[in-house]
Formats: sequence, C-alpha cells, structure tokens
Amino acid sequence: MAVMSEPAASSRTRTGVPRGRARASHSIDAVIAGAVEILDESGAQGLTTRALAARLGGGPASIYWYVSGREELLDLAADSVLASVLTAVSGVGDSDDSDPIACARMIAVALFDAIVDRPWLGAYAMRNTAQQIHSLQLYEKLGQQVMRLGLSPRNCFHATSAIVGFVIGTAADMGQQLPVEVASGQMGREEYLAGAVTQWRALDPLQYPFVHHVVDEFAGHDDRDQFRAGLDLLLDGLRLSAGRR
Amino acid sequence: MAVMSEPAASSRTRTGVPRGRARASHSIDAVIAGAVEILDESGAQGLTTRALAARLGGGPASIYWYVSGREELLDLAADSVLASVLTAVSGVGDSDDSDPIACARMIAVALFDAIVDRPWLGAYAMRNTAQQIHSLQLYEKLGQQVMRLGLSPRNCFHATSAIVGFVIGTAADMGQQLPVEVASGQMGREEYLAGAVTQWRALDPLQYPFVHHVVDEFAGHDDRDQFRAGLDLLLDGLRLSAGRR
DNA sequence: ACCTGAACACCGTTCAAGT
DNA sequence: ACCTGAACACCGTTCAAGT
Repeated sequence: MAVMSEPAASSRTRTGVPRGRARASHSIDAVIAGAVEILDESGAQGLTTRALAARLGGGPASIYWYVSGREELLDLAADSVLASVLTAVSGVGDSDDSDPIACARMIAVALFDAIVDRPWLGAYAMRNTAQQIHSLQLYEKLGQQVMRLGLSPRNCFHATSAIVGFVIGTAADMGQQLPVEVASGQMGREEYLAGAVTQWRALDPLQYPFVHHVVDEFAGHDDRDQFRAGLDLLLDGLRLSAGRR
Repeated sequence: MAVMSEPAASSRTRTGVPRGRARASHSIDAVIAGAVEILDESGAQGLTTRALAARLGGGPASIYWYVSGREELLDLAADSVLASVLTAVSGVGDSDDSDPIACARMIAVALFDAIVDRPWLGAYAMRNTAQQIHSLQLYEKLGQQVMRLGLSPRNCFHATSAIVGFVIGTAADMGQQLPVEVASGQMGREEYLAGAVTQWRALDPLQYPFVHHVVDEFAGHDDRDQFRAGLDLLLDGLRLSAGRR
C-alpha cells in the first residue's frame, strides 16, 4: 500500500471525530492526494476508480469507503488544491486602508492562476460549498473585500457572484479547449490556435468584419492577459457602482 | 427509422457537396435533432450512443458515419440550438444610432437565456468555432457591437471575449448545480437551495461575516437577475473604457 | 454510400465476504 | 472499521461484413 504525496490540507476521520494527537485518518487524505496526482497527470478523464485504486495499492471498491462516488471525489480533490490559493492570499485585505477592489483583484487572479495551472480544476472548483470548505472560504474572503465598498447586501451578493462567475467561467473555458490532445500530448496549444487562426482568416471579411478585426490579437494572445483585461472591466464597473451609492 | 423533429439549422451532406434542390442529406440533421431531444430530456449524461441509435431506429455504429464521435456530436447539437438565438437577435444593431452596449447586452442576455433553458448547453456552446458555425456567428455579432465603440483591436478582442466568458461561465455554473437530482427529478431547485441556506446560516458569523451578510439575498435570488446585475457591471466598465479612449 | 452485429476494452458501483 | 474479489450493468468505439 504505497502512500506517496504530501498530506492534503484537511485531515479528518470518517466518523468526524477528531483524533487526539493529529494522527490523522491518513487515508482520506491519501485518497484525495492520489486523485490530485492522477488529475494533474492525465486530467479528469484519467481519474478512474481503478486507476486510483491501483495507485493506492488496493481494489477499486476500497475508495467507496472514503467517498460516496466519483463526483464527491472530484469535488474534494478540487477543493483540496484550493488550500494553497487560500494561504497565498491570506494577508490580503488585512489592513483597513488597503484598496478593497485591488484586494478583490488579487484574490481573483490567484484563483484564476491556480486553474490555469490545473485545467481540471475549472469544472469542479467553487461549485459545491457544502463539500468544499476552501471554496467557501475563498468566496467569503472575496466577499469581504466587496463588503468594504459599502454596497447593499443585494449588490454585494451580485458583485461577488459576478466575479466568481467570471473567474471560473473564463478559466474553465480556457482550460478545456484541447480535450484529448492536451492529455495525450499530441498537439500543442500553438498548433490548435494556429488552426483556428487560419480558419478565421479564410472567412469572408464582409460577413465577418469583427473576426478579421481581431484575428491578429487572437493569434498572439495570452490567456492571462485576456483574463486580466476582462476582470478589470468588471472591477471598473464595480468601482463605478460603489461610487454611485 | 423514425425521424421526428424539425429540421436542424444547417443541412449538409457528408461529402460536403451541396444538393440541388435542398433535398437535404436529412440524416445528419436527424442525428443532431435526436441528440438535442435526448439532451433536453435527460442531459448530457443521458446522451449515449445506444440511446441515440435506439431513438433513430438503428444500431449504435451507424452514428459514426455522420459524426466522428461523441464530442463532435455534442458540439454540433449545442451549436444547432444556437441558430434560434441568432435569429432572435438578427435585427439587433442594424440601425447606426442604436446604442452599441445596449445591443451587446441584448445578445448576451439572449445567449444566457438559451442556456438557462437548456442547462446542457453551458458546457458545449461557444467552445469550438471550427465546428460551431452559429457560435462563431454569435461571437461575430457580439463583436460587431463592441467594434462600434471605437476601441483598439486589442481592447475590442478583450472586451468581447470577456462578455462571452462571463455569459458562458455564469450560465454553465448555474446549470450544473444539481448534477443528478435535476435529471432524475428527485429534488427541486428550492430544496437544494434551502439546504445550502441552512448550512450557511449555521456558520460562525465571526468567521463568515460576508456569507451572513448576503444569505438572505442568496436564499431568494433569481439566476437571471443575478446574471444581469453582473453583466451590467461588466458593461459599465466597458462603457467607461470606451469613453476614456 | 450507408448501415448492421458483434465484439473489444473499458467504465462506475455494489455487495457478499473477509480481516 | 476497513478492505477485497468478483460481478453487474453499463459505456464509446471499431470493424468486418452486408446492402
């Protein structure tokens, strides 16, 4: 029963009873850590019950003692990885004279970058607060910055949800483009992009003026830049609405 | 070989040779229409090769003559449904004195509403312009409105991508919350929401001030309202940046 | 050109039985 | 309390063979 991997962020026993001297149930963490390893190597598609069991050195049924099924496993794996995002932004917003919007921006960027690094995260991060404690805490942390703008609860809720939606949505979209090719490593991002560019250039300029207008930007674009530009639009709008209050 | 369904938007033959009198290859359209029916009834999970073949009255292998695999089938099904969005916004932006941002807003809302009606759309709409002609045309149409703001190609590209990312991301997130329950109809949206609300209220208010601040809004929120509020923030930011040019 | 039957190589999940 | 082996009920895809 080979257990590699650093321990995952949260340690809990199946019964929920906290152990005396942090001896840690050890196995739910090993399951999640193994899942993360597989996800990093071969994406969500590669995370099968049998592959995980093989890595853990057991039978495929053993996993079901720790987790209700594959969906919960994915949720937990995604959330476990967000612990590092949380610590990365732990100091953000602590001082009262920090700019709330700049703070919100830092949190959003940190979350986005984590998803870019692990494309499989996009589909499972921040989607089930009942199971995902770090997701909830990131949501809370982001919301606290927005709260400082003095908006109504309703506007506060809307703004925070908008930021999360934009981050997750954009990141998920960017991480999903190459479904099989990226996992199998047959085709790089550049080839895929180049293919789309050739297709775009071949379109009728009269019918697709916009596509032709931006095709050069598309050809040389960087996902992170694109994300930040969009995020800044959103945050500019938020700042405006905070000033209007 | 029962063929129900209105004809899908694009009619093409396998060879790509256009038929003389729109006699339509008929079968690729039937395959896509059947796929859409299944997707509407039971979601992406329900669309299996065998289920589709059964509905079409043939063997599971027959589908592979029209489509390279399940992924392409999903792409085509998603895109076929966007034809109606495209016609719904066909007149938008035709007059030169229309407000570009109001026009962009209408397109974004129409797209969002389509995804709310068909949650399975979220994961497959607007993600592969090579295969999805209506997605490309919607992107173009939206981009044309942004173009009218007189931004640089780069800002134009960023703004349009941001809007699409926000729409798809938010819609996909909202449509995915109830993974199995919604398909099997065991639990309504209200029960699910109520569960999250009770969990939120049980959190420590000192640790989760934001969650407590917005929990009432969350409890009674409408997805469409929430989306529109976020979209308006984004568009406000865009208008600001257009004014600054 | 289009479709079939049957098979291949997998899946997630369950469940009796073990320790 | 935790794990195993083996099975169940599926999957997507391929491929020879038909028409």
